[in-house]
Amino acid sequence: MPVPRAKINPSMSDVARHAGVSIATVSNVINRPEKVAAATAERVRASIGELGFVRNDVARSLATGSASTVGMVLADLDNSLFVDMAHGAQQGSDASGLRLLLGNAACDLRRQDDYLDLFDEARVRGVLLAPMEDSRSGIERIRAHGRLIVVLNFQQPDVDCCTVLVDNEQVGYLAARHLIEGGRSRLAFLAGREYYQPVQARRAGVRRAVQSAPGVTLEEIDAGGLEFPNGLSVARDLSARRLGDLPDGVVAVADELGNGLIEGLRLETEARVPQDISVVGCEDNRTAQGGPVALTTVQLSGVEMGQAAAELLIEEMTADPGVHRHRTVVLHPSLIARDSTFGASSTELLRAKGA
Amino acid sequence: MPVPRAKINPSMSDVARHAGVSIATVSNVINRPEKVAAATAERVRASIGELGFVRNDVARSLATGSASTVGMVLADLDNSLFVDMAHGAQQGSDASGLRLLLGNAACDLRRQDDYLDLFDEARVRGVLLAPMEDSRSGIERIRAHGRLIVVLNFQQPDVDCCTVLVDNEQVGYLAARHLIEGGRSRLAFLAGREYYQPVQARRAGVRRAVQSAPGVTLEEIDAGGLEFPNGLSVARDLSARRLGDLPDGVVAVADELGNGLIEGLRLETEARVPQDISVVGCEDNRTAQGGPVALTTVQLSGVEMGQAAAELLIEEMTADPGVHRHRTVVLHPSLIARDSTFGASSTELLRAKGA
DNA sequence: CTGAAAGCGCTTACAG
DNA sequence: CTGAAAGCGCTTACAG
Repeated sequence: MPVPRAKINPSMSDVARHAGVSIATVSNVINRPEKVAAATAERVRASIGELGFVRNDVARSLATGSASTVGMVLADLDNSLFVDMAHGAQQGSDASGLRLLLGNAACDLRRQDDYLDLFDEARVRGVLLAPMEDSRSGIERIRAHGRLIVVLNFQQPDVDCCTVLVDNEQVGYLAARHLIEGGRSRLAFLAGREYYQPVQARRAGVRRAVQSAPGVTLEEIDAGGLEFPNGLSVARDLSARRLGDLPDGVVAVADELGNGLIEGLRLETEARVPQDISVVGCEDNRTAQGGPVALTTVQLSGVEMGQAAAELLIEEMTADPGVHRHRTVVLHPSLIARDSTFGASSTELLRAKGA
Repeated sequence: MPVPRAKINPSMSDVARHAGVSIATVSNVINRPEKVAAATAERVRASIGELGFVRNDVARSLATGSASTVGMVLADLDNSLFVDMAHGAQQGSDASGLRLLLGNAACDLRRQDDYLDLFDEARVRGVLLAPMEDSRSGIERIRAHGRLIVVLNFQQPDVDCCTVLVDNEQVGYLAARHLIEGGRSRLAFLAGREYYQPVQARRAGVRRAVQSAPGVTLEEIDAGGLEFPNGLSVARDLSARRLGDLPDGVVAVADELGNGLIEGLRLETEARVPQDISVVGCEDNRTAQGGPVALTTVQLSGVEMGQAAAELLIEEMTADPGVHRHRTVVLHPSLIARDSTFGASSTELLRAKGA
């Protein structure tokens, strides 16, 4: 009698038949081995191995009514801040045996909604959303279906759900304060994308710092965007001014913008960074360290955000029904001083030595 | 009579009851609307809207036997090359209505296997895998279950599946050739992580270029890794040499390594880049442009790889059973000249003007 | 054009 | 400790 050829995708009933037990027993071996006699379990496990059985998670999810998966929708994986959030969320999920699936919206709100719907339809255990702009309709839709959702790095007005935020007002404040304490008095705030919530908050923080410092002035410059080239072109505009008319301290609302400015100043002007102009970025992206000058910046820990979000989600998942109260975790930023503002950095020391 | 409160997750049978039809009709309205009378369809759609029905994709997958989802496992999202692959795969999937889910292995082979299993258990339509190291067991396990898989950027020995590769030997060759053609004769190859397949191939290409160029010498330096700090510390080592004993052209096997080297040379030596030492990177990562000097590099288009992989997968998905032949697509790299090798870059011009 | 019914592959009380 | 059976929410021939 020929040995039956192995099915490509053997099911539990194939295993059951092969081991001479019922499918309930196979299920028990997998999910509650303590309920099964050792010898039986052994036999079943052998069959599983022989047939190459892989539990069909789709059927399992349908039967149990929920998956062990959490879906994370990220606005822009090209920004390392979002990659960091994914790292954090993964760490936060691992502990609870949840599995993290990622969807990259790639700055496209329609695609973001698609992913939200995808995870909704997949009946994931919960959703983590790190949006860039208002996502109210998507969030409400998914919540209406009873899906759990935690929003990262965005304060969605009028929507009641758990949220992880960074105090972005404080980000701006710390950046400007750092410049002022270093003796800078003609500050500039470089920004773009006004509709982007963190930009507004950071601007408010910069203003507060300036207002509380007598004699310090603030110039607000629209860079037209948050990328490296935007910084470059601002430098080009500034190059028309005399040195004394340039700001002596700049807060760039994003690291890449700051890097572009520094590179542009080097190319187009005689102003030196940091001697003539100190520059602070925001976010502490991966690019903050590898740029033309190591960039002083205000750190937003994406990893911490991701972890906190996962924790909030798990909290909500495990809460007794009706007991859960949504809450908002606000993380505090911190300034990281590098070469682009003050201090005899190693760069300067070595240059001086060489001269 | 009180209106029944809306169920959180109404099912098709709820919709059917509400619309006064059978669930088969509801299903048809959703999947083959042309088979349903316009009036009936309208009524069903109204019920769907009223109840807030969302198709349960888990049940659908179980019933149809396969999902419309493809799972992509990335070795390291911190490396922008992998993010680019995700972009490409997304573009490639969109056209066919497939939905791309991402799993980040974060350089952890165990986690990579977990994601492979996760997608396997989820019965995704296909898997895209961009590994860093040998992943034979994972690939074979998933293939044994009949799951389709395409491997990116890694030539997995002895495993028969569709693959997208970049000609990494050519990457090394182009980089070295560029230096040689610019008149450099004391080349160095900077690498680390010898077990990493592309590193080996690029080394071979560099050697070939050098061997075919009389009078050109090659020094192979182990940087101990592929990151920025590794480049820095190589520069520190080199700083002990006299200028004339330094290489005059360096191929760094990865962009970040090249950036680190350039920064280190600036900090620790008097050698100028590119005047005294030309440096070429490999990969054209996002960091290649924002670094201390805009880096000449050899481009590997991650986006193209991702697209090609998605296309191969779709080809295999749609092939008649038994007809499909696995194939390997090899993409060709191209050199991108920036400031770190030769040529009067804008940087130099402007500096000269300022002097 | 519409509906009754079987089936996808699991899980889970419930008996025994 | 083990098994028969119902059920999760869809899809899909097959009748009508």
